Amino acid sequence: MKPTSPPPETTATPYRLDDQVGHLLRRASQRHLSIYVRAIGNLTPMQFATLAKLTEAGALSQNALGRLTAMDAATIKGVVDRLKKRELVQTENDKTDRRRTIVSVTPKGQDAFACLTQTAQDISDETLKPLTASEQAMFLHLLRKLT
Amino acid sequence: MKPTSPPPETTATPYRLDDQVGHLLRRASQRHLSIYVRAIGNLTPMQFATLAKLTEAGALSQNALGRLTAMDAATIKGVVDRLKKRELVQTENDKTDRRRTIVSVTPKGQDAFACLTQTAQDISDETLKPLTASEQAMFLHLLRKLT
DNA sequence: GGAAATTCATTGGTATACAAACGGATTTTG
DNA sequence: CAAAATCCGTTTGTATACCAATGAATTTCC
Repeated sequence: MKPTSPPPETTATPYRLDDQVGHLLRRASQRHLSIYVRAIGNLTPMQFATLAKLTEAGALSQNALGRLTAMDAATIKGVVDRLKKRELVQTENDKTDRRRTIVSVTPKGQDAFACLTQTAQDISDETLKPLTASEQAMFLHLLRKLT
Repeated sequence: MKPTSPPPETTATPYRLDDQVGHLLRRASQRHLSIYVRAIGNLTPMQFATLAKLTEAGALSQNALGRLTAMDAATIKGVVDRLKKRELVQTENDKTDRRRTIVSVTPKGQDAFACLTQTAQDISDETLKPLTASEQAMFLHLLRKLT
């Protein structure tokens, strides 16, 4: 019985960037983004997401809109500003709470969103295409658990 | 037999932002990033990834480094500049190809990376913690297929 | 061998992202 | 009710991200 030297680590797995969740998530996002831009290009993903959420939930305060689209206050401001400049959304003052700015979709914005809904679906499908149908379901299920 | 009106779509699934792969990928990345920043904070994720890749692959031209870390030429330049300012990496001219700048890790950068390797592992583990062991394996497998 | 195509690093421009700090408004609480 | 805590939108500053264009260098190809 040797009292010295504990058993060496059988596999001192080196840190490999390509094996890290964070890196893989980033790569997958990049690929999705590239599919998106090829298909739409005219409206950024976050601008589209903003139109989608406003269409889905109706008029919202700017900060609430940011929370529902997962953008912080500074970021959603920029997105809303650019959408406003293109007249796809409009803002008004909240009568009951003078801190708030209410954001809503303009008719022009409604048209733009309606025209792109199918394309957006296709983008999601294309993104998941490397997986089989059951793998897609599994992947989305697991991804939700990570949120 | 009615010759008119084809059967209506059984479920005209509305577009819901929270169901889209792109949005879920983004949220998962955000969560990972937040875990990362809480644990490290001192070095940005891309700066760390750059040190990791240089440690793994040895000295590389700046563009090659960008490719291996999935950053475009403009982005990797900024990261390398900031790492250089902190003396964690150094650059030299390639003797055989005068277009290239060779980037390598300094001893100080090696120390910094070595100190953080275990923490980085913990970050990956923490990110995947909502999943069981077999779910984690499945998730990483599927994520790789999407790359 | 030399023109054409490609590669390298840089620059400029736009669009997220997020932290921190700010003044104003509202809500909570003692 | 009044002070404290919170929330709202904004601004500033730093760090990705990516496109397009550039000039210098190298490779490809005829």
